[in-house]
Amino acid sequence: MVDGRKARGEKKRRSIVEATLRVIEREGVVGVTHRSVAREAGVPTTAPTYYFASIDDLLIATLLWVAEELCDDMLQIVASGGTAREIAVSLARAVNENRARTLAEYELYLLAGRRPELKAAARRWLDLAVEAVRPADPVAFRAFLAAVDGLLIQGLIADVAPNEEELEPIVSFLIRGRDDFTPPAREQ
Amino acid sequence: MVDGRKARGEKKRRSIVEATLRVIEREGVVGVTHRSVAREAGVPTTAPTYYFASIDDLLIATLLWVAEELCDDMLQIVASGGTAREIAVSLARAVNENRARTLAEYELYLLAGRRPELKAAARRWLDLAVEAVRPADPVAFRAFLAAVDGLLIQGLIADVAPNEEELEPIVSFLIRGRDDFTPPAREQ
DNA sequence: AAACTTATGGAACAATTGTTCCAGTAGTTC
DNA sequence: GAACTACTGGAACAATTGTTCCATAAGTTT
Repeated sequence: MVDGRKARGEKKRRSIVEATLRVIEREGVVGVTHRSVAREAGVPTTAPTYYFASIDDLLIATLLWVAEELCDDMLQIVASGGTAREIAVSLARAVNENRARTLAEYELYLLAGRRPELKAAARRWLDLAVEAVRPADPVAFRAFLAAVDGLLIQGLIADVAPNEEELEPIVSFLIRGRDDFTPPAREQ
Repeated sequence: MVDGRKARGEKKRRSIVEATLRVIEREGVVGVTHRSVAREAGVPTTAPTYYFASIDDLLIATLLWVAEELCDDMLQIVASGGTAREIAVSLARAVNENRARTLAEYELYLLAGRRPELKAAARRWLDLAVEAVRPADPVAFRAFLAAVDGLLIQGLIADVAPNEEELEPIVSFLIRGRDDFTPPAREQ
């Protein structure tokens, strides 16, 4: 029989990770402490220590979880067609409504720059994108993916974040030649 | 007459900023404390407090200084011709020999995402690039600048950072049509 | 040299940190 | 119900933090 305690434990573990992400969204990675996370999650101060060996482990778990969610979002965009308009809308949303989340993602992203064991997780959406799209022109696609990162980062430090109208022509330019990035199965 | 004390003060102020950057390169923004910076700069623990109102002020000063240096580098690349090869070489250097520095720059970059007063400084190299190049096709140029950021960030989390041979075709693709980005004065 | 401004650097502060400890609770299995 | 396991949560630890204070030193102006 399944152990109800373990099930609740797993639930709490995830709620701690979610709380960590909220803390990062609000205050940045620097704001993550055992106590701030515990307060945010509504659990005792010692709970994060109980479920994670260290603060580092907690951040790692958070990055892995964020990376997973990001991959889901990415695949959904691809599945929805991946036209310039749709991509521009997603980018605009990332730097406006979801600005805090995007900022948090990039802070965790950079964390991977200092932890080799995290690189694979941080890079996974890129690999997944290549796999899902199977681009005819790999160079053009790499340029596109790089530009996506750059547009997001630059959108985060803009005085006023760009909207989809401003982003669409740039996206169009990047995927010019075709009007979407759907797999070549439809194009060949 | 010039006050020798103030001159030395300015020198020490700058040496503290430089030490801060070294600390960020080595340990990240999280590693910046009054004491770690003082130790790195070889000054008493209270020196950073004496020259900067707070840790935040110290980070701000560091970002402003880094941004200035980055602009210099950028203008030098433009002045040197700005061919795909030269750009690729610069990017490769940024994610290999200068990896730590580039990582530090992006951490400070993201800091600007949370401090509106820093945005202008973080964005200055972009504005300067546009001004220096005066691109005929602004959309293409914005896409290029975004891709530069993306290539650097992705280079930082790659298992093995890309070299100029891998980067050049991507850069070429981005500036296709022309073989450099020199001002239209030469093109018109 | 007297009066001033600026820089130095150690001592000390309360506050917060990560982490450990441990007695207690509540589920689960036998 | 006894033995076991998973979780709770408060108390406490030393260590480190940002910052203040202050007596002293050094340099500049008068």
